[in-house]
Amino acid sequence: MAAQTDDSGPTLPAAIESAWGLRDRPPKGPRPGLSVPAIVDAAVRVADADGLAAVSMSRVAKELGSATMALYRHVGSKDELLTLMLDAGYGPPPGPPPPGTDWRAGLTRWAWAEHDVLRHRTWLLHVPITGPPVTPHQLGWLEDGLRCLDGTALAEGEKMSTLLLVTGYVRNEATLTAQLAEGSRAAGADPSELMRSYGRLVARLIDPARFPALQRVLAAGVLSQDDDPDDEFTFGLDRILDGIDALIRRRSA
Amino acid sequence: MAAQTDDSGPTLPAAIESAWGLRDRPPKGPRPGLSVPAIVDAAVRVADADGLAAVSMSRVAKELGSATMALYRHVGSKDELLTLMLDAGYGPPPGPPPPGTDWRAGLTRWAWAEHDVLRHRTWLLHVPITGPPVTPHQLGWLEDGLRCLDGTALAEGEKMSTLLLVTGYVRNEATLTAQLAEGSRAAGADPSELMRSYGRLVARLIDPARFPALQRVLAAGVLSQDDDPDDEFTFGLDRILDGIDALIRRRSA
DNA sequence: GCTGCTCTGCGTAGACCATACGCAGAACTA
DNA sequence: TAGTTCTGCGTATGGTCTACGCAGAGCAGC
Repeated sequence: MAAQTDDSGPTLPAAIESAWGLRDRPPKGPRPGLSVPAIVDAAVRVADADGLAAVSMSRVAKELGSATMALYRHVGSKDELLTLMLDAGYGPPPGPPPPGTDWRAGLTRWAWAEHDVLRHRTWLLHVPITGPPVTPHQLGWLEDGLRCLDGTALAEGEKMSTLLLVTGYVRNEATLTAQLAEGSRAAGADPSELMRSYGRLVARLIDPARFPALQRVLAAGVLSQDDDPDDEFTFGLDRILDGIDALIRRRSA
Repeated sequence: MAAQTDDSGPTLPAAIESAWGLRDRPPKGPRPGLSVPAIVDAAVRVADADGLAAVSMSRVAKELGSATMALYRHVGSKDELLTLMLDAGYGPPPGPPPPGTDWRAGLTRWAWAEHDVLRHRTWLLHVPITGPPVTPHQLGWLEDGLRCLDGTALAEGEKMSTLLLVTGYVRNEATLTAQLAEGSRAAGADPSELMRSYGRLVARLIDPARFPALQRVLAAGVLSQDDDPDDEFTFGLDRILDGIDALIRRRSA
């Protein structure tokens, strides 16, 4: 029992250890024609072009001009490849906040940086997360977020919870926006038109007696007017930061 | 262009229309041995027992004692079945807030109700969302959430954004908790032990010079002490509701 | 009661997918 | 030059969803 949890922590897959620069190539044997970074790059290229669903081992191998099974020499499983794709897809963190930035401006910048990455690479949202972050870039993002909260009165655990809250919000908002965009691409209409027709559909389905509040929202034209998705993002982010601000003030007092 | 978006809105899959009670069974032909609710129930049973990954068309058919392809008479695709499973899995909404409840208590109850559902049926988190909610229970949850905000000074659109914010938070928090639980089940250790060994792993990987803030968090023992997951949930929820409270006060003033 | 239409159930088969296993040969060490 | 070790890859297995088409059940009209 608990066999894998000695003082070195849980065993890390070989490909991820190599991402940290540990791992010495044995001097024997033929030169590898493939490498972990090359495989991950190819997989990212496929995902950028045709989405995460198009990323199969054979497709990635084809992209590299090699055979399917050759990949398994460098990557333990498809899940492992996906973890590495997540790291590569996020890319390097946005950097620590410029000196003199207050925590709110810093976190806003941090959140927008993740927002921009996710808007550009929506497939990142579809990578199934299997555990806490262990790859270099992922932990780099965490570090840069924590630095924004340096000097606030929050406890260390509260800083962590705060970042979890913000990044969760960003991911969630990006997911909703991406779904809308994907749906509109599938239907061949632009997003605001799709939203309007969704409003009409709901209005047709619901019984006003059982759904009065929803009815009122529809009547107010909430789904009919097009609003800038960036405004929606800003709304939620400001609410969350207001909530954190309240906590910081309380802790400072 | 925009062919599917006439005044009836986008075309709704047949199985979902039947969930709204529209759809008259044609009087001809043999009695169907299967029905949409029976199929969805069987699929939910499989997911409850063995997780969403175990839900294949053949497995659901086996559960019903019928052939795989028989299901496709009632359900257009697996995605459609998943949408119906989502609706059935959430179940009926928690009901409108009791009279005299203020908005904050109401939303707290609403959020905890979703939290409880997701803790009980973690597979709901793995159902890929393909668009805005169109099923009866889903819209029922939305309705009950909106009623909590009746009487506040928020605009209708702000109410909607608020609910999106809260439900997104609940889903995100549930996802993280479920991942931790799943990982600990796989490793054979309890969650807090897994968290501790994760902390040791990160401490081993990072260079303190490049990750000072992260180092400090680890040194403070953030990942070493076990904290009640419910407390973590409450922390984030309270921050969000504080932020909404600030907005409501501003609107009321 | 008989004919014919329509709808149900299901069998077959195709196109994918991840990956376990084992062999041929390349490149380095001694 | 001999031995070792690692790379690349071919084959094969068992799983997935679902397109297509056939047999037969039940009801409408005559």
